[in-house]
Amino acid sequence: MNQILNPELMEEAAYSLKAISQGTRLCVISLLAEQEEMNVSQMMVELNCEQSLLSHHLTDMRAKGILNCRRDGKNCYYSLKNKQIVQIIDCIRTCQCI
Amino acid sequence: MNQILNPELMEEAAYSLKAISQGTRLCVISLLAEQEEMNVSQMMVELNCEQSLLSHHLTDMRAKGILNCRRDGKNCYYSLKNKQIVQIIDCIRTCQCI
DNA sequence: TTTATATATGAATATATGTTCATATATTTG
DNA sequence: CAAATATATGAACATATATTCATATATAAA
Repeated sequence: MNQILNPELMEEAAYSLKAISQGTRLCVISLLAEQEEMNVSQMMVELNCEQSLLSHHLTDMRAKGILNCRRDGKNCYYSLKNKQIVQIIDCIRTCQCI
Repeated sequence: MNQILNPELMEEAAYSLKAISQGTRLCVISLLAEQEEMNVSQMMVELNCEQSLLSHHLTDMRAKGILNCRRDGKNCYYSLKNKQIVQIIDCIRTCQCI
């Protein structure tokens, strides 16, 4: 049977998609596509995003399996759990342009 | 300069992603990936979704540029504005499995 | 062992999204 | 034209998501 129409699979996909469907979150993914890992302070500067707000986004994306986190001293370094997630951004942009 | 980190582009991408980040909506996309176009009554059956709720989803996805609509008599036939959008589902599923 | 730095957390709030219900509109058929 | 069918719309409500602010925790440095 057609797996792609399985409602449970679609719910799971929706769960992951919701975790990245926000401007700042997509910027985080873009950053981490360019640079393997980055700590929160660096991201705050790059994204011009307030500490607490960024932290909430990162914590949630981590909880939902999008990001990994590694602590090194005072800093926390985030990275993409799966680099292929970047393709989604390209895909959406392609779809919008055609 | 790096286009992919452009915050405005990311906001646009987020706007489109939000329009599809929901179980029923992903099911609609899957259906229309298999079958070029389908009317609302057919979809109600396939997706086991209540008329008004499905209509709200379809109307919104259309307003946000995901779907096309064509009326033929009493029926409205919906189709994907851009078939490549289906790749997003595959991409998310791939990302989850690895 | 106090102070500074980096990050996380929780509560409060604002805003957006999903759902239901009642009703409207468009089209066809008798 | 009245009735039936297909679909859309709007208001009300429930729930989820995003944001802010104050504060907690972890680590390092003085």
